Amino acid sequence: MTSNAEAAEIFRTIADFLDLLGEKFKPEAYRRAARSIESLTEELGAVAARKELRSIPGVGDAIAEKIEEYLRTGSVPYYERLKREIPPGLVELMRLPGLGPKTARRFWVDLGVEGPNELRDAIAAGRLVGMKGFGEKKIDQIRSALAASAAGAGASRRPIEEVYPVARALVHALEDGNDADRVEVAGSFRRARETVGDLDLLVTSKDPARVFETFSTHPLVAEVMMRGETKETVLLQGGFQVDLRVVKPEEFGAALQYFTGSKDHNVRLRSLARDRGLKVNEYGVFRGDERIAGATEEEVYGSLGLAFIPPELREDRGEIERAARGPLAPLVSDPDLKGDLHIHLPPDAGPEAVDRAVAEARGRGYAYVGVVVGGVGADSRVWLLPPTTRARIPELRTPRLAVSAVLETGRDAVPDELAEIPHDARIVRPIGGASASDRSTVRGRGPPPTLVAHVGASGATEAATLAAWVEVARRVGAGIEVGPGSERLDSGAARTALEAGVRLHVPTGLLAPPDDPTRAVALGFARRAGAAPDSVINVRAEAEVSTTGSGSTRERRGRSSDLPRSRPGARRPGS
DNA sequence: GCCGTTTTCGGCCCGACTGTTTTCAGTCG
Repeated sequence: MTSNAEAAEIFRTIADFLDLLGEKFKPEAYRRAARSIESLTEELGAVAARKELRSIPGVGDAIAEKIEEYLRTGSVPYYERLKREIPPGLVELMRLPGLGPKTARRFWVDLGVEGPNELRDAIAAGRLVGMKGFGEKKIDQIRSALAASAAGAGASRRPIEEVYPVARALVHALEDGNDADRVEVAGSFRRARETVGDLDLLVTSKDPARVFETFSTHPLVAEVMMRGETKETVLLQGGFQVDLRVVKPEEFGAALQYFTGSKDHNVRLRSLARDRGLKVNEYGVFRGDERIAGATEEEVYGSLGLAFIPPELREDRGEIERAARGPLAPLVSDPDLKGDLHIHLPPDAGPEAVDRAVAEARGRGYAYVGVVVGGVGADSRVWLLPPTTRARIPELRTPRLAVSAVLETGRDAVPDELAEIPHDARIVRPIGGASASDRSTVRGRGPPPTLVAHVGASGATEAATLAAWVEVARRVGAGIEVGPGSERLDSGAARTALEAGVRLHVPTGLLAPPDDPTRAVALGFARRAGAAPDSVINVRAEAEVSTTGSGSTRERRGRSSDLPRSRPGARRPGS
């Protein structure tokens, strides 16, 4: 069985091998291809079948051929050959922090060391002493890197929703202190990647040393790893790395652009600048020695003849070319949200719980709130309330108030069966956690669902299952929920849905505490998937969302049948 | 190995920081 993730890992390892062999540019070429393959929204096999492998950024003749070999045989001969030539332990060595390909290669060539264990022995035997470029500090550093790696303290990426409260806490601490003026989070966090490897914080300040001093005493900070004049690196409790940089106000936009990335986006931007006789770095855009932009990101993109590119799109997937042709289509943003179709209340929730949801919705200026009383259970009911309603649950248990439905998918729900729902079927009852005998209720009478929820719970991490659910949503004209957590779509899956013409539902975290990540992260994923306001179902006013009456139902079906058919796509963590 | 509204050949982002150095190599992001 082949997979995009495995292919990407093969190319990444080829890059490491080539690094160890001292190749200059090939490693980056293979890594670039690996990143592209990882961020595909469909299986490599499907792209190959259309003979479009070469349209993947960073894939040329040579790599396309290797992908075809991989798809055909499950392995890449070039990779297998390198694996025989180069001890795999060297790759482990060069991935240790502070070590790189040059150092690992020297251990191999000069000392015959082929992996972490042998290096540990060599250090213990004093064989590094006297090697040019290896002083006492360097050897100590390597010794602790080896120990940390053996203890399994590998720095790994974390889900963005886990990092979100940490980022907020650190930003607030910096803002509340007197020394930092502007504070922003850059990096993959700002691009709303599904996982975040570290946090990049950017501040302006007249007194960087004091910012660093204050920052390193924050309760979340466990250890200061490095402090220079403009940059400090710390480890938080639990080993998560945070980089803090202080920049001048006139450089803030350039620095924010630079440290937001992605790497591929920046490389492309720089080469575009070079073509135009300009130079871009984290201090600004320069013509010769003259700074022509730098205070804001808009200025930076503008000076290169580009429209502003939202951070979530900065992956070098064609956004730079589009920005060169003119302004990009707007992405959905927080003020666009006009309601929430999917709030869960516990089965024993009293009227005050519904009141609270309605009041919160009203406070935010929402036009409606959809309340599911009960969990993802067979007995849950969905009601769509205008926020002016003073809700009482007993009152709500009357059909005339139910103007929408949520298809509550559950672990036992099978999209293949649901996909066979005839076009004129009406879904009145949510089927969450439905037992086999309950599935027939899907074919009952009533309005079609507005929303297909909890898709991930039914195994949508599989590309085929996801495609099937997308097809269900497309056929009945429903939206699918995007956002953090295994039960919602990540940005790659959301892009698959959008490509099939299915709209997204952005959860608003209506009843969640202030630093709950749901809404912000869901918006980020939706934007990363390229969702325009129009592609999000809960930007609409109530009348358009509700599905009472056959007229609106027919109208929606008419629209959805004009949309392109779903294309099965691989679901990968975002790039 | 990839790529091209200046290029199908000759480029390939660029600066901070560290440790080891009397001017730089390696790593990192």
